[in-house]
Amino acid sequence: MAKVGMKDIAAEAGVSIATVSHAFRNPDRVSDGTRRKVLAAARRVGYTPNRLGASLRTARSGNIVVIIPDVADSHNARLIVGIERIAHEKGYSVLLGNTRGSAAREREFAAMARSRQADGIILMSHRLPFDAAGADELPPLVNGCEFTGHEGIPCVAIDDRAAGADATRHLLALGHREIAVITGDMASTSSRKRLEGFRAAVAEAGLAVGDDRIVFADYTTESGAEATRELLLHRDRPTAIFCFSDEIAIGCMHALRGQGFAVPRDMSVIGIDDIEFARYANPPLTTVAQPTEEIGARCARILFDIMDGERPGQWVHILPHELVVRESTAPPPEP
Amino acid sequence: MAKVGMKDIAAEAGVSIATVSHAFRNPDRVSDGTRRKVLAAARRVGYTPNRLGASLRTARSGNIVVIIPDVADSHNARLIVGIERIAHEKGYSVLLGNTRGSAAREREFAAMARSRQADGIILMSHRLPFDAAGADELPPLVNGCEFTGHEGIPCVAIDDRAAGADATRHLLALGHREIAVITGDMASTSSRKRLEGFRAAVAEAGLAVGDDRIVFADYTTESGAEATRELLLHRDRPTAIFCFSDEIAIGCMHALRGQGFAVPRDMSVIGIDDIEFARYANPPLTTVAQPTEEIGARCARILFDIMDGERPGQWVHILPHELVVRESTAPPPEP
DNA sequence: TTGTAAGCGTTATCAG
DNA sequence: CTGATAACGCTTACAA
Repeated sequence: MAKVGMKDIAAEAGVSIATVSHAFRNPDRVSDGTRRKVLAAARRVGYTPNRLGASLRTARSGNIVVIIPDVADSHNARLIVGIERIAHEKGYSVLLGNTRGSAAREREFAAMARSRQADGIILMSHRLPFDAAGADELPPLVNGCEFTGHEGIPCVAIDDRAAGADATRHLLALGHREIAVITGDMASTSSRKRLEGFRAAVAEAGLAVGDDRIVFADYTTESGAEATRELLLHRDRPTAIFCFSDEIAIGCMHALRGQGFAVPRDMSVIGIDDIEFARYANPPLTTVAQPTEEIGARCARILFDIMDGERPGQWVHILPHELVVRESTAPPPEP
Repeated sequence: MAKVGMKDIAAEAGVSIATVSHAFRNPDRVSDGTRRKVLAAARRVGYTPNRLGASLRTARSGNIVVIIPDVADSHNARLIVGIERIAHEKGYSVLLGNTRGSAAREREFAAMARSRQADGIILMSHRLPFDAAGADELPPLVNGCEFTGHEGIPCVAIDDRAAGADATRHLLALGHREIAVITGDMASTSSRKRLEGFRAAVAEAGLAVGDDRIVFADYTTESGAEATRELLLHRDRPTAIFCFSDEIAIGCMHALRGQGFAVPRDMSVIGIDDIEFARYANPPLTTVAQPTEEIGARCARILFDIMDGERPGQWVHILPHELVVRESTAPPPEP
């Protein structure tokens, strides 16, 4: 029982190979009897369609590729779950493009569209992985979370600027005046927007931030811990730390404990994302929640719309974020 | 610049299409000059090979599919990272088969091998997703973490029984006599083996465990929290809880705090996996570390060996686990 | 309603 | 060293 193809079932059923194909794809273009005959024969010979053949012919692979820095990151993983759910509904499979932040890998995975291994791309990066940015010659593409800022490429994300401002205002309302921030890579659009929001909120409160209050991490827990230790070296310490992701925040709280600071008594910490572990942290982490899985799902839906030939009505899709106050933030300690 | 194929570059270079193909795949079977000419022409016309065509012809898709319950689970995500790394090295792409534990989805994804969308399968499940288990007619397949227990299917995992025993002995050595366990689904082979190890270690210490000391979860954090609350309902409480995953353990510690228990003063907690957040937990979680990423990588290597026609030398590959003592375990409280 | 036949883009065999 | 040419398995006008 090596390879069974449509020809085998055609022979078995005593019909032409075209009829077999029709019986599967256009069931109503074939007589009821023949269809049953074909289906039965197919079962008898143990047929499984070879999708490569179909794909070659129809020029549709049935795959989409998601280009993302790190599947092991909680937020990213959740985006993927959202994407996968919709893709599965639509009968598509998802190819994993784990880039570890490498631009080269981003291009490599993006090339899968050109080479017909994928019909569309969901891009979780701030840069476009194409040499020629001829926007009209791009494959179906949607940009998630990280604006590339290219007109003509749909993007779905939260309003990062507002999210940054909201988190900051929460701290401000609590009475904090010395707020530090641990950002992600500044190449990241969302990091920059969050920082804008932070600055705006601080300015709005009539305060000033020294740039030594802003320290960099790369969205990982470990880097968050390191950045925190760096922050604590300064002579005048902040009373609150705004971390640009929950992973950073969890690393931050860990480092704080290591240096003998109690959260939130000695120092408040707030994150962004609302990953699952945020609520299980000790203390439970105050954060700005993103509808992560929904962002992924939305990306996928838009992508499929584009692949179906629809012209998207809008380029940027903003999903709602929400401040979730838990127990890692409190008023600053008495001086 | 619609579709450029080898025929276009053949025309441009003034050679036959066969020569073009050779220039790419068997560079030494073509004169140095022609090869350069072809390569130049290819660049000029903007050629990208269509892998569907090649795949159809060679009957190799260049993809492997990984069938896994939930990408958002930290341990699973890390397995995938390991797999992806090796696959990428080998020039393969990975298709994501997120099953949410559904046997139907497992079969669905496994079918991608039959339909030629994937050349091999990495299966993170305890059951075989095939109707006919004709072991000789199976596609290249390796089983990770969860023994299906089928002879002839390579499996890589830690020694779950020993891991379970080691964790238990750690608790025992600390002086605990009342140990509860929160297992994963008992359909899972690894859960069963860990439980075996637990029972063996307890028996070895001359103790007995009532079955009301064993409670079930599904490897998620939330279920770990629930299971813990259930456990605390009993009149005689344990002094230590052995959780069969770190996610469970983190949920457990959360629930414990919620009920006013301090870890490890009032109750010790130990997990399995050593996910990243284990060390960032408060208190840092004592756990039995799995070489998770390496397990994934090993699965992939074995799979590629099989796909290369090698007959695996052994069916079960045990990777070393290691007890990592952090701060969530301590001697039981004085009575 | 069913069959014939022409590809889809690539690889591989076999002559020149 | 190079070039016809026949597959690979399927879809799809078009014809019968």
